[in-house]
Formats: sequence, structure tokens, C-alpha cells
Amino acid sequence: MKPSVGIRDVAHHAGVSNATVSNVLNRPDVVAPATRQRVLAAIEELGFVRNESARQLRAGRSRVIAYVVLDAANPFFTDVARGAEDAAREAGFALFLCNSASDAGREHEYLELLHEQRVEGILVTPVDGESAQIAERGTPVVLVDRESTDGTHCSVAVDDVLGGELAVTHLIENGHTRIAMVGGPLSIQQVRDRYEGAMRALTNAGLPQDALTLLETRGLQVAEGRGAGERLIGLPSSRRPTAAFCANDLLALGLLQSMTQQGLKVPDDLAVVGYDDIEFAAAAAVPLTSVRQPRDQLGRTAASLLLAENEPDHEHRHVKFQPELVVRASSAAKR
Amino acid sequence: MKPSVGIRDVAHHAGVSNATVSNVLNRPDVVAPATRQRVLAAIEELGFVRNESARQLRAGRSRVIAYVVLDAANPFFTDVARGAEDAAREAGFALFLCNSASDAGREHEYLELLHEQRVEGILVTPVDGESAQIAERGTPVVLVDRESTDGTHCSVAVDDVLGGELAVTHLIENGHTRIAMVGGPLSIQQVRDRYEGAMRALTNAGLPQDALTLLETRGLQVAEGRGAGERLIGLPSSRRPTAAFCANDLLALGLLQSMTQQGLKVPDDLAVVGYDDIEFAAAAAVPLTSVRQPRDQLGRTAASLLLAENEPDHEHRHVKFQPELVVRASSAAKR
DNA sequence: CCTCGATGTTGAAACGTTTTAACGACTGAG
DNA sequence: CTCAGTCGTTAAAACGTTTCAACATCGAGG
Repeated sequence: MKPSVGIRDVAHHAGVSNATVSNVLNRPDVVAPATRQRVLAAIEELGFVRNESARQLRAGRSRVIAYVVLDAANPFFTDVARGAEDAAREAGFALFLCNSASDAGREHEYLELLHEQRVEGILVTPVDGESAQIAERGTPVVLVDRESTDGTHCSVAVDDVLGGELAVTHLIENGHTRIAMVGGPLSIQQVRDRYEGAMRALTNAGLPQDALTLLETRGLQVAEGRGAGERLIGLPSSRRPTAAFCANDLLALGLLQSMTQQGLKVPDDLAVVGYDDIEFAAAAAVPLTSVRQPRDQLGRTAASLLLAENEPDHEHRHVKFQPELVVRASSAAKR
Repeated sequence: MKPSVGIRDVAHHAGVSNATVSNVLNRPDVVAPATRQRVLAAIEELGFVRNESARQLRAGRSRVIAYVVLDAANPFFTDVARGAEDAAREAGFALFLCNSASDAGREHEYLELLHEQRVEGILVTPVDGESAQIAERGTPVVLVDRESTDGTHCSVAVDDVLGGELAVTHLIENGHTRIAMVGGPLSIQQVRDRYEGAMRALTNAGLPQDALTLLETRGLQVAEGRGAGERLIGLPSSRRPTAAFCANDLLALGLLQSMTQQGLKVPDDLAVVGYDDIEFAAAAAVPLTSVRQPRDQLGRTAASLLLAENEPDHEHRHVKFQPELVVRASSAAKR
């Protein structure tokens, strides 16, 4: 471990004061070119690396924002993150990604750490409905892909109820009257909303509530989708739904996989609709019908709102985007 | 903006000294239960959040490590990250993810920032071959999925040459003698190594070097795979390769997509082998033959090596795992 | 009654920056 | 020759913690 060269070592080595070195680092224009050269040379020679902790402690501001993501393995979130990063970077900030992996405990730990780090702001797609966890602690927080219930934060969301409605309406129009909704746990708001939308579609079409069966999963990963598929296959074909609406594309892909594995045809034996329209949806075994969300915009907007929080007369805003149904082979009309 | 309550406010409010508050935070056992309660109450009441910058400045250590990833949208890397995070968390560290998005500039910026932040250590899957960028700057660095050329860092890698060899040998055994290698840019070492392995397979089989055509792409994303597919389709079928080895699964999925879109059959018109065996490979339009890497272990091992760097008598180590071919429908034997 | 060790608490000195007000040296105008 | 204004540089005071040696207090053992 090197004895850690500091700004004063550089100063001494270049024959100037600490203040001048600091100026070279932060306001290069204010220091005479000759001196600047000398200082830069010293920095280079000593291998000086500015200590961000000290800088931040004194200067009071940080140069990073963070995004606590629900599941880093879900391409939907990495796409959102990408949008957020682009916006952040344009404003001169770096973005750190944290993965809560749908675990409320982890989420809490990360949020706590980020608050302590005094990052400039935090984006978060929370695990559970209670945004109580996400209390105001001095650092601006923006909710992503989730509407702020109590108005204590800005939020950027997509109308998930509408999304669910679009999906199931589409299935109904294709002649399905026995439909499964695959998703869970219901503690995740996105799942609840999409379910609600699905029910609304039934009502609109004059179908009974029990036309839709909820097949609750423990998570939103591919493996859970496969599990749901096995449960579906286990049903006698007379009672088996003819269509499934999945709360996200990972579930849908898993479902698809177990169907083809068991020799059932999609969409003939089971029509499938996913959610998010991730890039892999189009490349799936059967190209997946899905509800598309404006991922990039979601991220960009979230970052913008976050960075606007420091403005003097800030009012919390709630932006809501509209989803869009993308029809592909997995939900072709019933014969 | 709250006037930011500090440790001394808490101390004053609880009628103790700063030192005691600090003790409550860091060595709860050393302070009398009654006092501890009083301090905790004060913390709660004032909404105190410890300032990590100050803590780190004084204490000299950080509680986070970071992973600078080549492409956060590639599930391969998020899986590696997951392994690294698990290992880190077991050792009491948090993991921050940074996305270089295959951009050397971004990578450099993130590394610089992380050095300045004095994180406990950095994992990185570097963009280009020159690990010169990743100079020693006082913070331990471990190379992930890339072998350290000059031995200045620990590294954890998978034998990519062998992987390429496995893939192409498999194709040759299935009767293919006109093979395309899809991948790029060649500045990425993984691509070069896999290419080298592919060539070696030719040699082993006694095939001429020109049995393998390199179809260089600008990146390793799905879209690039689609592009490569279009280029392949443009060839007269007499000269078109009968098999393609893709440098990763994203490319393979894109390739697959453009094939089916143009009505070409996989594997009949074109056999396809991918690399990484990401979860989506098995769920693809045609289940993808792929070279599997031990993603989770890669991450776990990398984190372990990183955390071991602080040991007094540390020697840089280079761990190399073996890849494994997973055969699926996309490369079924030639008729 | 004195001494000793154990137990809790504390004052003050760091940690490495940024920032502010002040300083001296010039320059050109009056 | 003075004065005002620039320009470049600097000393010193923060920023909010952790840590360390020192200090009370108290009960037990002699």
C-alpha cells in the first residue's frame, strides 16, 4: 500500500501551495499556464489521485447518482438504466447501479448506504408496495416504473392498468374466454396493476370474473415461468386456459419453454402475451406478443426529474407514459 | 434542504460526547446499554444519517467494491455480477455496477472515479486489449473474463481459445466445411481468442484456413447479429457458409432472427452456435447450441481474489475456468 | 482506608480536500 | 508619483467523522 500521496505532497513537489493545486484541479483557467504545467507534472510524477471523500466532505456535493434496480438480470431494467445513464452523463453525473434482486432487505441496505454516501440522487424501482421504506432522508429520490402513492417523491411510471387491459382485451378479441394471468408476488405493484387491468378487460367485454384465473408465482424470473407452465400442463385440457397473460416477458419466455418442451403448441394450444417487449421477446421460440413500455424514455425522464429536484421551487411531479401492444405470433387468432 | 444534522447534534441532543455517538455507531458493545438507548433515540428523533465521506476520510476504508461491466444489457455480465455480489455481500461489502457499454472512454472515466472514491476494490471486464489503461493506482483491480497479460493484476478468465475450438470442432464433426465466424470488433480480446480457437479447430481437422470466414461486427449486440445475418443472406447460396459460430449469444440470437425472418431454416440452411449460454439461449426460436461459461463462479472467484488483495503477502493469481459445449437444436447434424 | 482493575466516557487531534478573504506584485491611468 | 484595478497565489478555516490516550467512577480485594 503506497503511503498515499496527497494534495500537499503535490504542492510541495511543485513548489506551490495546496490552494494552487486545488485550483489546477477545479478551476484550471484561474492559474497561470506555467504554474499549471508544473503542478500537472508533479501530479503525474507522484501518481496523485484526488481523494473524493475529502472533496465531497468539503465541497458538499457528489458527482454520482444511483439506480437501485429490481432485477439486474431483467433486460427491461438495464434498458431503463441505460436511458437514465445517458441523461445523467449529459448532466455530468455518473450512474451506479445497485441490484436489490427483489429483496426488500437488500433494497433497504442499498438505500441506506447511498444516503450515507450522499449521492446527488437516487432512482429506485421499489420491491414492495410500501414506499414507506423509501422515507425522505435528505437525498432526492425518484420512483421508477411505480407511481408515488403519497406524493412524497417524484415518479415516472407507465400505465400498467392500461397495459393489462390492452393485453387481455387482445386475447378476448381473439376468441379466448378461459385466460390465465401468470405473475407474482402480488406484493409487487406492477403485478397488481396489470392484474387489475386484466380484470377490467373482462368487465369491458361482459365476461364473468372467473374467466380469468390467477396463477401466482413467487417471482418474475424465467424459472418461475417454467414452473407456471408445468402447473398449467398439469390441468386437464378441458379446464386448461387457452391463453395466458404474463406479468413480464421473462415469465412468458419460461412459460413458452415449458410448453414447447411438453409438445404443446403456442399459440394453438395456448396463446401467450408477455409484458415489457424486451429485445429477446421478438427472438423467442415463438415471437412473443408483448406490451411495450418506453424503456429508454422512462430512464431518461427519471434522471431528469431527479436532477431537477435541487431547484429552489421544486414541486414533485408524476409522469405517466402509455404502453403499447405489439402483436406477434404467440397470440395469433384462435382457429 | 435540511440543515443536515451531524454526529455532534446527536451528541448534544443525547447529552453525551461525539465519541460516544461514534461508539454507538461502530462498537455498540462498548457503550452502556442505557446510554446506547438514549443515543439511538436521539438519532431516530433527529433523523441523523451518517456521512460516509467523513467516515471514509477518517477511517481510511470503504465498504463497497465496484464492477465495471462491458455491457449491462448482456445477461452474461449481470449473471457474473450476481455471483460477485453474493461473494462481496458475504464479506460485508456492497457492489456497485458501472456500465462501460463497450466504450473505452466511459470505462476510463468510471475507473478514474472509482479510484478517487477509494472503493475497496474494482472488478473490470475491460473494453480493449491494452490493459495499460488499467494502471495500478493504489486500488486493487481484478480483471474478469480476461487474462492479465502483464501480470500486474489478478484475473479470472475462461479458456476462450478452447471454447472457440469446442464450438467449431462440433460444427466440423457435423459435416460443415464452410463456416462463418461472426463477431467483433477484434480489439476485444474475447473475440480474438474465440477466433483463434476456431482456427485451431480447422487445423486439428486438417481443413484449410479459408474454411472459416470472419464476418466482423462492430459490437456484440443483437442488432449486430441481425446485420451479420443480412450480410450472409446476401451471399449467393453456393458460396454461403453452412454454419456460423457467433462470438456470443446476443449475436447468435440476432442472426437467428434475421434467418427466420428471411425464411431460411436453422439448422438446415445454417447451423448456429453461440457463446455464453445465457438463459435466453435455450428459449430461442431455435434452441441455441452454445458454449457455457461458469458465470456465477467467475463472479464469485473474482470477488474473492479482489478481497484477498489486501493480505500482506499477496501474489497476483490467475484463475482459468474451462468452458463446456451445450448442444441444442440450432446445430443439429447436417442431413 | 487504600489500591487496583474494570468499565464508560470524553477532549482533541487527525483525515485530505475546497473555499474565502486577503495579499503582493504589476500595469496603466491620472 | 500615486492610485485603482488585475492577476496569481496563499494561509487558514472549515467539512463530519473516527480514534486514542486520558480521565472519572465504582466495586472488590488487601
